[in-house]
Amino acid sequence: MSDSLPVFPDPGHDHDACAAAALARAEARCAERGARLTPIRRQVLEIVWESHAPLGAYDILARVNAAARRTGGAREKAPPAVYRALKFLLDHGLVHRVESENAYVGCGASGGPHAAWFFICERCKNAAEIDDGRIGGALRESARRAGFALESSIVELRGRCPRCRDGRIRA
Amino acid sequence: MSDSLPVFPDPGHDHDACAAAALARAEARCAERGARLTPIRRQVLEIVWESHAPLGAYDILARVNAAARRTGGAREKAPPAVYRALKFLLDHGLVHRVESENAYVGCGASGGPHAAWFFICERCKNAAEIDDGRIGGALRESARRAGFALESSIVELRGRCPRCRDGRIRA
DNA sequence: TGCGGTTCCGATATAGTATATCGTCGCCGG
DNA sequence: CCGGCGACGATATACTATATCGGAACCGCA
Repeated sequence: MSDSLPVFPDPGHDHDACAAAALARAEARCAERGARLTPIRRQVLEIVWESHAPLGAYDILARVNAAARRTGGAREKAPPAVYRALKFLLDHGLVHRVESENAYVGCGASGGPHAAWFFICERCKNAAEIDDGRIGGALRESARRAGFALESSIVELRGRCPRCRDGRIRA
Repeated sequence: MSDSLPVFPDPGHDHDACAAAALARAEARCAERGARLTPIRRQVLEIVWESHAPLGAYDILARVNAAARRTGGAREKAPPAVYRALKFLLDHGLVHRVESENAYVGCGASGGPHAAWFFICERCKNAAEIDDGRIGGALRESARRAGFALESSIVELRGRCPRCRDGRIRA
């Protein structure tokens, strides 16, 4: 609830560093928890962090297999390998699922478990986590008034990010 | 933005009347718009209104075909028939899609187009539309602060409805 | 009446997303 | 050594959704 800004990554940001930091956070969290960041799990996490746009499971699979073909003859992985890795990463809060796209994106937060709320740009496809206490407050208050025991919340706000909102030129 | 209560239907409510009212609203809206509520569209809408729990497209399809078998020999419908009907109903605001379940639920509102925000009970599976202006305010304000041009919003709050929250017995 | 456009629908094929199941391997504690 | 467990390979299948083409019904109009 720090209401931090900005939410969208700068287009010129050092994304390698951004991804490296995410991997380091993941290593740290797994170490804390005694969870094993195995090669396939780590590879899936790296692929998800190749950009800030959510990626589908089969896109991830294709990249895993493309990499395998490049580096030598390892047999192709099957879908369950990727889904198992994603489940692990989701369970440990290292990636989020974007429901409206059936896709997955790296979690940018270093803290513990938290709600996954996103802005999603329809043009550049990037997703940015929303860190705004007022949304949580409004949701909790609405649930309270309805007598609803809130367990988890999905918020996906679609539109145009600051860079894409001007110049309505199609992507 | 009327912040109306209650949101969850009373378990003992007259659901036939509830569904009939929804059908009447649909007829009226289609008449206004010069849109045709054809037999398959109407049937899909009726099926969606059989309960307040979101229903998957293939469940709808199965019910369409079960009804066809009961009433005589009409050939089975194929998936596109249902998806086309759902698209029509979605376009006219007569049903909503629940992204987190890949499922569809009747729209309970009589007004014009509006955001589809839901409470979804994990136990009884019912979905209830949220009508709370503060959520919209918080979302718009958050977008404004982020410089994000908001076009549509998905809010799906999962948990236990008032009836299911006590007695944590599994369904 | 006949034409031309539009909408709707049937039918088939295929794309895209996700999980069930079972067997094996390797690690670690006893 | 061995038993349990977690992770993974491999295969099959389930579930969700769309592309495409052709034909039928309907409508407005010459």
